[in-house]
Amino acid sequence: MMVSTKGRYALTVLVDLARNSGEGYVSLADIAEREHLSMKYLESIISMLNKGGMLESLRGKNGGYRLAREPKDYNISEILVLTEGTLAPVNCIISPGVQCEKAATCSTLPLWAGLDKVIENYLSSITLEDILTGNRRKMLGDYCDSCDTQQEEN
Amino acid sequence: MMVSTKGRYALTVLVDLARNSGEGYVSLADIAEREHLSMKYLESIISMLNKGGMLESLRGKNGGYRLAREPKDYNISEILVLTEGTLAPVNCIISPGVQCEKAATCSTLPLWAGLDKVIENYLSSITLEDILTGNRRKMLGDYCDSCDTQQEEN
DNA sequence: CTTAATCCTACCGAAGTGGTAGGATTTGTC
DNA sequence: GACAAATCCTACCACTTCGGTAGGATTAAG
Repeated sequence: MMVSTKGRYALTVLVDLARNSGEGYVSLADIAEREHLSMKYLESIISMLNKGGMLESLRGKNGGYRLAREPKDYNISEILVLTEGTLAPVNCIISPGVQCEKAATCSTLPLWAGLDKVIENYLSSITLEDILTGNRRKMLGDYCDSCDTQQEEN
Repeated sequence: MMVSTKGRYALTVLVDLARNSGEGYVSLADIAEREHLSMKYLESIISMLNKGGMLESLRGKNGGYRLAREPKDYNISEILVLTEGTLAPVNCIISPGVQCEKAATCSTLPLWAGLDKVIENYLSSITLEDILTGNRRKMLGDYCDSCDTQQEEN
């Protein structure tokens, strides 16, 4: 059930771009240095974001990347889907009834469908802007109180 | 973000045991045949459930397995944790602050914590009994209507 | 003592993860 | 036009996990 580094780094890249864009294009080398990540590996990840239409790029000197939209117009679900492939916890969810002929009688399918829905609902409700502004109440829900105290523990 | 076959088969085994127990112990061979799964592979999975205290087993002839508790006293979260290891979508959630020294300033951590919470809340709210009885309203929430029609599509 | 069952350890091919390497291409600047 | 700095593209690779298989030791009922 882990989100791979592809998805996590993709999000990191977008957050970095949102914070450090402003004027022109931001180079991959700058992002990699700021985030302490391998530039070569980030290259393959940012390529997915670019092909998915989430970025605008400029080649050549002074080139780089920038966000194609405003931070509030990216939701986390689409970012992770682009890099992870799918967020469905089991294959049979992706297109129900197609892959598994036992779908009609499968007693566990509603559970996986419900889990998928819960994950999708949550991730599509959070935007890149929520992350930038640290909207803990939205991300952590009613449990925000216990999370505020966490910072003091260490 | 996929649940592996370990977790899925574990759930299948528990559902099968709940449905086909009644009197004594149920042999692994019977479960494997009913569920059309490899007995040898199921062996390693059921071993985890057994060591985790979810089953009672009897060796020797007429031996097998049976549930250690009532179906309503198993929640799906604990079943998956036992077989999958953890349900956390990223490592830094498992024991916050310990693994990643950047936790205090990590802007994406609240997102992963929120996702973890949403998954955990959902899966721990569903019991084995809900699956047995096909409690679609609980598993699928308010979307149950659209899911009822799904059966007619194919 | 045979048979049917769990238990235990080891192995194994295939796929996915997390990168690295090297070069081709494009673009701004001198 | 040359050079430098950047994206783009393809291939490779070590490691781990996934999804099993194989073979035998142990236990218990008849």
